[in-house]
Amino acid sequence: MPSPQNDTGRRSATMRDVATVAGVGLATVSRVVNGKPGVTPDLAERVTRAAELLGYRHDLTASSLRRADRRTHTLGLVLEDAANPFSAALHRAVEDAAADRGVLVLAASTDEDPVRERGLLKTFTARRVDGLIVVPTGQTDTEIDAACRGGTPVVCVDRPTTVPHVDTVTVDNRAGVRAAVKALQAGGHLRIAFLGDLPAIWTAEERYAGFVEGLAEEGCILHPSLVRRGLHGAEAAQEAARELLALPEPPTALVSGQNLLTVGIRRTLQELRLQYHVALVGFDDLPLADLLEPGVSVIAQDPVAIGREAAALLFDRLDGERGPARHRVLATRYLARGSGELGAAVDS
Amino acid sequence: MPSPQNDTGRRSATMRDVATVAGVGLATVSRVVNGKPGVTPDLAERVTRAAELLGYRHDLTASSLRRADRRTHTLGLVLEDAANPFSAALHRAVEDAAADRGVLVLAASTDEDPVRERGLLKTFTARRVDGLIVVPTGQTDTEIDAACRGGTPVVCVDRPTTVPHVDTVTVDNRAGVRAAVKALQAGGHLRIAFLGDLPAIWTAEERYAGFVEGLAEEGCILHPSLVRRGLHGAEAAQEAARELLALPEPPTALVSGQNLLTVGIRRTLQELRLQYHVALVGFDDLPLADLLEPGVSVIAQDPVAIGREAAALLFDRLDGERGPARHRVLATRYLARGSGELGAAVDS
DNA sequence: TTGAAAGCGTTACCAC
DNA sequence: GTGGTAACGCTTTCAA
Repeated sequence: MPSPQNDTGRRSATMRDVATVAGVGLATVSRVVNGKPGVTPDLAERVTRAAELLGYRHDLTASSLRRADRRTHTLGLVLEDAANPFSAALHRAVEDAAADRGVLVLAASTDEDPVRERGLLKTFTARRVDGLIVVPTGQTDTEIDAACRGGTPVVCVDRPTTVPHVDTVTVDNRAGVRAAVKALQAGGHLRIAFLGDLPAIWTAEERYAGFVEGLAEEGCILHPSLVRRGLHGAEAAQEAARELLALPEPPTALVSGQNLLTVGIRRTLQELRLQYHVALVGFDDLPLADLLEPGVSVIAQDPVAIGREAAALLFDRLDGERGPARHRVLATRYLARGSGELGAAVDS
Repeated sequence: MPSPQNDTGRRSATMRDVATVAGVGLATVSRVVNGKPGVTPDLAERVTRAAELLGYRHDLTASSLRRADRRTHTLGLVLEDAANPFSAALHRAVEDAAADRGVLVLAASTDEDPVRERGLLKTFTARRVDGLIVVPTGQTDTEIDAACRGGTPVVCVDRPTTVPHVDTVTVDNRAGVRAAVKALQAGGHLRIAFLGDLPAIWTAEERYAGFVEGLAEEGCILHPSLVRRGLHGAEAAQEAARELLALPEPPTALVSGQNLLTVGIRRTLQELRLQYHVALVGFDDLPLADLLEPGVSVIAQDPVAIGREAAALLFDRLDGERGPARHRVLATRYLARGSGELGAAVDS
């Protein structure tokens, strides 16, 4: 007696089975299943009925293997961390753009590990995704190049790549931080600290560069003791902020180079009840940032726009665009919510 | 002159090509590519070299078509909204569990639309995903059933399903809300309002049921005018909260049935400067909720544990488990952060 | 309009 | 060990 259901062992019906039962040719079944015109309603009906009877399920993997365009209607999305709100928003934007074209999204996280990224790029291309949208760690150029040469178009997002002919969508990180630093200086701040992510991450470097530029343009001093780079995750930032604020001459303003770092820094500020006394500006927006008191001022990016643009560039390539690489640079927007507008405390 | 690269038109090398160049049989190439033992080092070397020379890329779609187990090493994840932090955390947990087994995740969002969900389930099974993890809208039981019968194991998450033989991972929503309501009553609250999501969503119903039960167990009155259901999204909740607080006899405590609703409600409270005067408890945690002042007390779920458990159940099925459906019910945890601990204001 | 047959790139089987 | 060959489920071509 066979098991009642969920019987993985039982081979499900194929087109040939349907053809046999319906008493028609295999090609006719294919035509009906794909909704192609030019099949007599009578036959179509018989095919549909037979398919239903047998519980036929179309096999898209076999289909795309044989199809002329070889499209899998699948797209690979390589993120830093799918759980990060920035990544999640980006993912959703890409998914929506893809859904409009009947394309599904394979998403995966690298956690900034080049080894993991290389593996992902390799399996994605082996699965014959139609295209790739990648937030590159920066150490995988040869793999990205290989994908391109193999015929899988790639769009890099959030960070550029040295691989030629690859479209990119980035944000003007420098300009964003520069403007924020100037605003802080206008508020009277002389001792501004910077807390940044791992220097291996391109955006972390750019944001730091923006910080340095911003200070320089106003002829201000860069205090090396007020710079903490190489911080990854909220806890690291929390600790670093504690150290900075315990200095004999602590900073009066803090600039954070990443959303998780901002969270950690703010946590320290509230621990020390300094959230109204030390200014804070973070890069990248956070949900609920506007409801904190004072609100967290941020240099906001638009992950939805980034994702939408990346998908547009990719689909454009899939539609045959052969031109040189296009590099979209999106602007940031400063959201003044209070924490960045705190003046330099004069009281010791 | 052919275009320099990214030439999608140029057919990439196949195993047969590699075999020809290496001067070996097709089967040997397959063995080398799959790392099977029993190939002379010399031949293996020749194959590897030829593959490199031709820029050969293994085609996993063709591979899984021919393979005995027919596995695609792909798993479908149907979420409500990939951008929601709960979904994002769940997604990441599933991704990690899948990655341990060399499985990739196809993720998509339904936005609570049964039509969209049906479409997704259909394409996912057509793509022959090895299994499905679904947050069901609740109107797609026949489609889920079809997937199971077709041999694609399904695990429902966050919400149950009426389909037999489907494993589920849910949370004890009722108990969570019940306990929160009791705590509010212990704090002296007599007028407690409930704001809930669309009644079509199972969790929304359960949480409301928990609210009703909690009130009843203490012999308290359920004020119909203090119940607002069918709210979807932060804006709707924000508006509903405004209305509730404008009542002649406003509530002294608010219970929110969903994370986005909690955000909207809290926004209204801060608009009206009532965040210290009207208690608030939300279902599901929010990033930064602990940094608001007062902190937002929540009935927290553990999306990572839910995702991990769902993946475990699914892979168990893929490993051949044939037993009856298993229904895991995870507990919630109340996180007291302040907003739920505000006493009932005595001043009018 | 319909169907037979070839073939997509791979793995499995069986002789050598 | 190795290689020829059939077959996975489907689309496409071509002749009827």
